[in-house]
Amino acid sequence: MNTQAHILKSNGLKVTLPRLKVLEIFEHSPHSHLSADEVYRKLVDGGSDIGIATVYRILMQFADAGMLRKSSFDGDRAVFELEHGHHHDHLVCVHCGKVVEFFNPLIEEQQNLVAQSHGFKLLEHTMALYGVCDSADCKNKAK
Amino acid sequence: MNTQAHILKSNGLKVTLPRLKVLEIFEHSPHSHLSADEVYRKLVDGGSDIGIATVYRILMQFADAGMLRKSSFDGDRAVFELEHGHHHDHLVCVHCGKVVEFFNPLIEEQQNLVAQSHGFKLLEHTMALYGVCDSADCKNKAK
DNA sequence: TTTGATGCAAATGTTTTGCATTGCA
DNA sequence: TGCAATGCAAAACATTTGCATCAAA
Repeated sequence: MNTQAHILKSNGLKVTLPRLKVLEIFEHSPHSHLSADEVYRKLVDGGSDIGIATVYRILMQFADAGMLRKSSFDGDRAVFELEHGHHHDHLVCVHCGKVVEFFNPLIEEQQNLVAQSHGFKLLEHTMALYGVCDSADCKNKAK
Repeated sequence: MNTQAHILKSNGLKVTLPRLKVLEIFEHSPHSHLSADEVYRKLVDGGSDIGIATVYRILMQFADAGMLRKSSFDGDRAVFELEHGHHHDHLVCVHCGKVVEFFNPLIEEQQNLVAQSHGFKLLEHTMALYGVCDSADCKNKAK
């Protein structure tokens, strides 16, 4: 059995063609953050006979299983990325959409302290920084 | 002229009944964070003959004018709150929906450093912490 | 009076669901 | 074979838009 089939099984999911295809899309995509529609288009373009509903169902199952992480930047459509184990937050360029992942232990520590000081038990958080990246194109548009 | 009419004018908005009513809702609501639908229902319940489209239009105008702040917690419907001048982020109870505002200068500072270190010019950010608040009810449900 | 604001209904975009059919184990 | 997974279409949901009417300056 190949690796991808193994990944599905070890996450308690039956091995089916659509699930393998979706997994493949994420493993081969040059952009790590994909919306449901982008995944769907890539599959259709690749010749798959798949429905958008199935894409949504699979993305949710993968997210529930911990294989994908779902984020919704600022009320936009949701995007999914492979969960590679290390927690991180996002830095997004408002012009070109480029996404950089980062992890800052000082912020994480402060978040816990903030929650504690208000009597909360912290479960999770979302944090996205929006700015202008250092590409010439984006710096120009910013003016 | 009353205060609310004055607020509208000073923000460059014509004084109309629907706008006064929406402003009133926010100033009198025990919960500071309201969705468009919640505002709409309060208005209809209060006897106003208003359309949901108008509510959305007014909320957006108020947000553009800096009178309201719009947040979308984790892909949910957007919520609005009165902008009282001080920047803050949110701590949300996943059980009862209680929202606490906080400001942490250390986090703000680190966010700027993170953006800088990746060549970004930081414009804004969203951050929400999700946890369980210290009410007996919520602590029970959490188990 | 004149332009902008409103209410209604219809359109939009994203995501979910019902149900008959298909395909893994 | 049996039950879960799928495709399709329709529904659901939040939000936006077109347009005729209404109201504030």
